[in-house]
Amino acid sequence: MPIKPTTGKFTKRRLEILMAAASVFAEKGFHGCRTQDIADRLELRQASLYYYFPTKEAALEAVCLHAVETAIARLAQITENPSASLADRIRGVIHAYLHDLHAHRDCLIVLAEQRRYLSGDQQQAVRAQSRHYQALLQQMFEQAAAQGLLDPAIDCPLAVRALIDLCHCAALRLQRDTQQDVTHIIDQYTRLFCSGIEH
Amino acid sequence: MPIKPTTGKFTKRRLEILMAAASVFAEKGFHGCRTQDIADRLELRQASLYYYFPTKEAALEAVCLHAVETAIARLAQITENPSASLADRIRGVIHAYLHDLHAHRDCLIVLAEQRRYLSGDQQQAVRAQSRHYQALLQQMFEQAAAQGLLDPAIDCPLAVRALIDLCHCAALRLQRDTQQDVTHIIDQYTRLFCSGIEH
Amino acid sequence: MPIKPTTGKFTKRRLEILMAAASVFAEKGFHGCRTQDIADRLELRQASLYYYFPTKEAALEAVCLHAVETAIARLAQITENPSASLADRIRGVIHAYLHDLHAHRDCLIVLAEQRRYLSGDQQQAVRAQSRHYQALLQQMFEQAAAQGLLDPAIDCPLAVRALIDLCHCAALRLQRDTQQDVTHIIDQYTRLFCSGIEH
Amino acid sequence: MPIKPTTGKFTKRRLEILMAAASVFAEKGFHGCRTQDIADRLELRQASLYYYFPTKEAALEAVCLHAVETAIARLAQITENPSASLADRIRGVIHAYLHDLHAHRDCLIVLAEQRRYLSGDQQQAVRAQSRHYQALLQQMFEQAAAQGLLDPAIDCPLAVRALIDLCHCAALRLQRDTQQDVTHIIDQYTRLFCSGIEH
DNA sequence: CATGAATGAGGATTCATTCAT
DNA sequence: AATGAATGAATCCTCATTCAT
Repeated sequence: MPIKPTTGKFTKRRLEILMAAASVFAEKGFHGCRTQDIADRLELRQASLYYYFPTKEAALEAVCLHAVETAIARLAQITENPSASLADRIRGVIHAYLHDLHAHRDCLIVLAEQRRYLSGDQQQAVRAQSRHYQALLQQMFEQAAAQGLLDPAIDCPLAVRALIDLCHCAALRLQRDTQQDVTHIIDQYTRLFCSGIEH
Repeated sequence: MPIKPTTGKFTKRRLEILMAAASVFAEKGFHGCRTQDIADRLELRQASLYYYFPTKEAALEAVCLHAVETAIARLAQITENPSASLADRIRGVIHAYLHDLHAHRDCLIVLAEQRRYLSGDQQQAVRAQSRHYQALLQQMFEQAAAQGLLDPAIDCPLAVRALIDLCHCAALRLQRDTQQDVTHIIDQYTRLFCSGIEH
Repeated sequence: MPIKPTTGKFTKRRLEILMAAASVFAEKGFHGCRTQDIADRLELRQASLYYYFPTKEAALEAVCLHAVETAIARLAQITENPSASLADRIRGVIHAYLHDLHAHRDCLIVLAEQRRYLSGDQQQAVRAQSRHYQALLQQMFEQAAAQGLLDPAIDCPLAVRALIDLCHCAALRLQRDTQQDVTHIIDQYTRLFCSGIEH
Repeated sequence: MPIKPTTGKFTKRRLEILMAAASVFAEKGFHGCRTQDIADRLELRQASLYYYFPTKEAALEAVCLHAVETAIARLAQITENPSASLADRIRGVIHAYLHDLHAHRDCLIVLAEQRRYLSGDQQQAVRAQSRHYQALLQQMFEQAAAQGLLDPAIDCPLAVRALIDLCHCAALRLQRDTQQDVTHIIDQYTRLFCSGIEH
């Protein structure tokens, strides 16, 4: 495999495999699954996976990077709309995270839980992108703070991470119980994060 | 040999091993670690682990059960004190979860993330206890609701799970960055959960 | 498609590939290389090799046969010149083996070291030719012996093989250290074989 | 395997495995054999090999180092006896190389042919020892030269390597045709190297 | 002629587990 | 109570080979 095709066909198939990997990694964990499990979800033999990804770990990296890159793209659309209320923007963030697309959630779950299994170099690549994501959120919070919309007792960076945590946990619930109503969860978590449980 | 000693000594050593296992499982995941990793944290050869636990999976089950049992014991003390304010009770719950004891957090992290690798039967055992834990929290919320302390728009069962989620995420942060200030995290997450971020 | 073209073009390209294979086999060994390594030395994709050789083993056979056939042709020119002195004829043999053509040495190295990986049938084919080569040398030695030029204590067949061994070893040195002076090596090995090291 | 036993038993078994590996590597080449082939020559399952050597490559390194170390020890005994004639010392060197012990030859064959498959670091370790071996021989030749025993036209370092080459080729013959008379081969190669083939 | 895509058959290595001591 | 030695069963990955285009 010295020269990889630049065909759209190759890229398209690669993305399909990436998604299948994301789904398996999310469900069973990186070390809890076999490459065979990934092949099983595709019309593909296990050995053929290696035509698209050199190692299982490379597939994990690709999933993580894809997760964070698409998340950034979606987030950028939300946060740059300053007219919306803070609660609406928070809801937008959570909605963008949970999203209607099943595969998107899988990627993000993998990003959160499995990136620790990446090698040092790969972690750097992911972390760099990840910081970008956090920075976008951070800006949103700082704007809100400047407008006096935030409780001054809140530690902004921590709140950013707590929001991401909440989104991740919600994604997990949706993954494990596909019966759940996405909209309801988004509503509840938004309310919780904005106003808390107290009356 | 199927009958294991009931000596205090045996039980004590077994607990030490359980804790080492919890620490390793929390750090690397059940499938991401080897039994050798557990032995490495103890003055013990890998084969000797099998004197205390029949399988790796049995050790995972033991960790999970230990986690939930001690969590219930701690929770019971908090929730049965109705005089405290709601926020104080919430803070108590989070504090009990995060706790000063490092090993306690590890067990809970394992419970949350790794129990999916238990066999069906083992999951039942853990789930039973887990429900007990949730029920205790649920009661607390319902009491508060009855006293008009809760925002009526809140979906109680979901809030219970969100609280547990938040605790888990906080525990993860503490595990990964041991520099962090436990008290500050408890404060912030309590405030967040009770009052939200809005002014 | 079982019938391959007899075009000059096809034959020429096939020979180029054979030489590339020889070079790779000599450097890494038959089992130590991949067909990809051969393609890497050519403007050719790996799958395309199979247009010229049905299997990797067939390429090895072709290299071995080519080695021994050209070696015989070269040897015949030397040995049939009875006017030269014994030392000159030995030098001629060694020179013909080491030769200026890099590719020629590679083929002979492969012949010596890798033919053991041929299947039984293929080995027969090579061995037949090989015996022819040895016979030519043997004749040369016997002529010399008849003329009283040989030390009578010498075991002729063994000396033949020792000469081939020496040539092979010299070829290896030239392969591994391309800086070396071919002529010097030829001189030294000729002297050694003819007169030994003693004064 | 964090701590390896220092028992004599372990060391002894390890040596047996090393010898089996040497034999297999010599016969089929490092890449031409499977670890299973090694296990087949021992009362041992394939997986058990890994109790003694962490990788196949580590076994190769061990074989190479063992080869060169024992060769040095044997050589030291020969070369330090200056009373013997040059021819006798050469014969001693060849005899020490070919040796009655079958396993010893296998190790040396592997050293000569397979060390190229070692990683860079491993090659360094072997090369260091190897140079020591060459230095011992070189000294012997220089002493002889000082005594006027050598043909002055001889390039000493090249002659050293040629002697080693000859020994290797002789070892190969003995390996492939076990019927051959070791003493005869030693005699012939000694004569060849000392006096050449000419009358 | 050439090659992109795919695959079957291995092969090295890992690892939980066993057991005699 | 502990462990050295051994092993069966996976599992990742490699690679020669095929074939439609």
